[in-house]
Amino acid sequence: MANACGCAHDPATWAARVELACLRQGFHLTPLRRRVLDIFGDSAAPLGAYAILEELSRRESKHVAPPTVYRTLDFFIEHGFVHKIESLNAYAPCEHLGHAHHGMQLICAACGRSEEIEDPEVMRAIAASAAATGFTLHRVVTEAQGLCRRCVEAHEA
Amino acid sequence: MANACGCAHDPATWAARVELACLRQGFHLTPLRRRVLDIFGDSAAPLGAYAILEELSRRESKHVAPPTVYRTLDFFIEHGFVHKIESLNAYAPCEHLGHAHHGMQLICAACGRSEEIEDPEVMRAIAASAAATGFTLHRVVTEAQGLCRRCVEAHEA
DNA sequence: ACATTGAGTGTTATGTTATAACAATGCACG
DNA sequence: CGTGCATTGTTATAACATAACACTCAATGT
Repeated sequence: MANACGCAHDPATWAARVELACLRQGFHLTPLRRRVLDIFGDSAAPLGAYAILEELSRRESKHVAPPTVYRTLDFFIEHGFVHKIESLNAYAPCEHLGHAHHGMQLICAACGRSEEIEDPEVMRAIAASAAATGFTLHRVVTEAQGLCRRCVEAHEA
Repeated sequence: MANACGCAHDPATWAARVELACLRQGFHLTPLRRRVLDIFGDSAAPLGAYAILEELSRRESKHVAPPTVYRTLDFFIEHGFVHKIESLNAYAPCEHLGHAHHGMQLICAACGRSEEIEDPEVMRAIAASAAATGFTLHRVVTEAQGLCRRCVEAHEA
């Protein structure tokens, strides 16, 4: 499977690719982090921190506290493996591993899934706008709510 | 004062302009809502719901509970007078009253202020990207963190 | 005038998301 | 073989948001 920017996006192999990236870059993928990785890998939609917490507790049959989850999320976010979706207070696997990029999240109101697309045009337009007012960009968040193709088609059918 | 899109943006008159818009459109600008309006008018930066709550409690010398604030915010947001800034969990006056627009928030990490700019190019690029993947847009959130011109210049000086 | 209605607000309680602060573990390296 | 540092555990609490229900009051129709 390939998307518009030519990079493979396959949820089934996402976790493995993150693992590989950690190996190559010397990041410490501990057992805890690997379990969280698997939880993301198993989920179709973005996950809230407390959903991860519950799933983690369930899989380990022992209580896990919030800071454990948030620290793990910090790790993944810091290295670009996971994005926070601000408008959902949820977290989603980065679908463009390896690009150090600006992705836009398309969040389907029907199925709850989010899709990350990268579009240099969008980034360019945003950068131009910011530059025009003298604003120096550090981080850009672009999120859209709507309906994904599948849900639109299902609805029409 | 005018910005790129030619519409006046003047914090000092913002509250008055909202009041006028309410009058003309038949929205009920109650005393509570007017007080919240004034609080926004007096603030340079986006406000958290609980900051509004405290300020409201202070000005009225009586306790105000969260639902009161959130309901008031709902009113303003619904009518496009205030925007929620998702990445801050905060609320800011709409700087483009009257446009039924897509605004992008530029949030300064130094001074905390946010500036709302409208750029058809950004919206066009986002719409094109979404359309290319078959995604139907309902709502778009674009927020950027960085440094505003003033803070950059102050830092350089 | 009076009942009805509905918007707005008050009040209490609780749900949800996130972090601070410090203790314990365990591995890596000199 | 102990010292340091990253990681994880634990407890407590902060910060953000909503559910559910009660009360007030102005507008409306008869």
